[in-house]
Amino acid sequence: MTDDRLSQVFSALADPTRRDIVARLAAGDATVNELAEPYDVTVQAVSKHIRVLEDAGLVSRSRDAQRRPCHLEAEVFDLMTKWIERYRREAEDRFRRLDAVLEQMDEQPMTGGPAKGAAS
Amino acid sequence: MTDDRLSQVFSALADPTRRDIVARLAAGDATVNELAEPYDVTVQAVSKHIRVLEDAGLVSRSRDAQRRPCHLEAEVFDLMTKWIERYRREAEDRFRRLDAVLEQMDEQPMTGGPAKGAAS
DNA sequence: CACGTCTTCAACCAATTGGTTAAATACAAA
DNA sequence: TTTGTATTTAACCAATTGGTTGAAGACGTG
Repeated sequence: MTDDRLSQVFSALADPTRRDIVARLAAGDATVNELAEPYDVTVQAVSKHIRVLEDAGLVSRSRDAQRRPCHLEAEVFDLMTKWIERYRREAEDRFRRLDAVLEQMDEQPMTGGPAKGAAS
Repeated sequence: MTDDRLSQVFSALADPTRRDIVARLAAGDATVNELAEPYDVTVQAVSKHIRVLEDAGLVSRSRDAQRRPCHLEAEVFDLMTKWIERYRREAEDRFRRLDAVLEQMDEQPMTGGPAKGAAS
């Protein structure tokens, strides 16, 4: 199921600190300590946040001595945008159709068609 | 802060049931009972889910006798796509720049430039 | 009014989450 | 080998979450 992956990604980005980390990684790779510096939480807490981002596939890590540089994996973003765009388009199309129906009704109002349950 | 709104939206969509509800509302408005029918949880649980979507600004509701039809508010999607696209673009641009640097290095390798801290 | 239907509110529960401190691990340098 | 730095693991805590059951509101109909 890609479904669970979507949940992970949305959930990961639901946290402001995590979104901020992603934003900063978009500007360049960084180590855990570097990432932790601006926040007033412990480095362990940030380590956990990074773990969540990693599990969601948003971040990957390499090794440089005792450091673990974090790298943003932007491909996962596509998963979200695809989901979002699909339903936005669907909703917009429906809106357009409804608009057309209303226009139609304006020209030719209530000419004794089917009385109930016409729209699905 | 629009920041908190973003958290709400991402958090709301982090749940598969809630995403499914959004997907179905994209196809047309529906009441709480109609929405609850396919799931094997109580209608109260679904009512709570809808509340979360409503608080996030993803769903609005009208009144039709004792029914409360739910309507998808697709505009909020823009908030997410804007955030996502911004950082994806940023990451891609950075990648492109890095690529250019590597190409440059391939043509003119190590001509004794600055030794340390050149890249920011 | 009494009744049935649709929906929410209240109280509760188990699991998850975001944070903490303290201890362990991984590695470079002295 | 000891020391220092970067990071993770473990155990814990309070708050939140997704679910439950049971009762209450809101509203048309008999």
